[in-house]
Amino acid sequence: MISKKAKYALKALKVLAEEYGKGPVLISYIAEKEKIPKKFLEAILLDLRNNGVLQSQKGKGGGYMLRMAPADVSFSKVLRIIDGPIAPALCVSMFFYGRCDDCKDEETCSLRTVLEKWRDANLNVLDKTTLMDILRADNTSEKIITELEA
Amino acid sequence: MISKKAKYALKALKVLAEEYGKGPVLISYIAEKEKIPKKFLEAILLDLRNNGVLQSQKGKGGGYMLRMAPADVSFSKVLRIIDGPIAPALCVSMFFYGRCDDCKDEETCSLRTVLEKWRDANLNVLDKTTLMDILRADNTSEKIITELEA
DNA sequence: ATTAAATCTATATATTTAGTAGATTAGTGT
DNA sequence: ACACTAATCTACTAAATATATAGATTTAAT
Repeated sequence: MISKKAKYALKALKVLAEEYGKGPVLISYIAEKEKIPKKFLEAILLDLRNNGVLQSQKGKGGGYMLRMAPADVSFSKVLRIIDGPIAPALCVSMFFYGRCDDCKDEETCSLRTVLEKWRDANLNVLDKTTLMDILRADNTSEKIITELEA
Repeated sequence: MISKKAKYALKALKVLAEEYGKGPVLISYIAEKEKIPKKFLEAILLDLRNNGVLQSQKGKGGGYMLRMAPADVSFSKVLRIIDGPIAPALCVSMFFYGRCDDCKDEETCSLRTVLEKWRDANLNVLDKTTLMDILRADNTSEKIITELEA
């Protein structure tokens, strides 16, 4: 299961994607729009900034902005920053590789093959999905379009 | 990431799959073979028994046995018992469905579509993988075969 | 100078994870 | 019937993680 923090992060990024190219966006604006506790959101955005996804501006007229186009922010990138490894175990992680302390021998581990398959299935979805996709997938706008067509 | 408990469970089940049809297996035997803390393993096996995967016999000559063929014990079944939902969020879970308290409106949630895709990618691997697969995938026997062929 | 905004530091609480200890119950073989 | 063995149950504990909150500080614009 994805953490609440990660969901908050993705929702916040969606808002920033909507405002992409329109200048800095206030934390308070995002917090209110997505019902995220403001102080918690601060920490999340800071984390995303320190990892190169966002840029920030202090002082009056400041706020947060995407540092790259929505189509370049993949879910895997975001989830790695917020929740850590995407792989189901460290021993098959590409970005957080480490030995599993509960495994006597990595070469003979019976689970590795399955864990790798599982990891790849995840990556196949999460690498390809970007903020662009949740913009398009936003049901609110779909609904509006449907209503217009009706 | 999968919990240590879940890894223990899968490894223990692998042992039980190896001994399938040969009568009860001792907790101590499994614990030692897979280097799992015995008391912790007890709880895990009990949990699997209470959920219909294992059957147990008390007293002398007792132990644990698979209640079904290795090919019928899927990873998804095991992981649901030990770690809970496989889906990345409750709102897209098939076995543990629940509203996400951080979501104002399920219909307009921008993440749902992606979460569903992600869930399906997971299930596609985990439903199809069974204990039978980790028996075959066990590198120890592969190594032996390779050595024999060399 | 005043104001508005992000940033930093510290703290708090609840939940989950991983594990231990000891008593109890139920079967087996003698 | 009895001793033994193995699962089962109950109750803890420690450490890590998740989910926040409070308040002071820094930075920039007007």
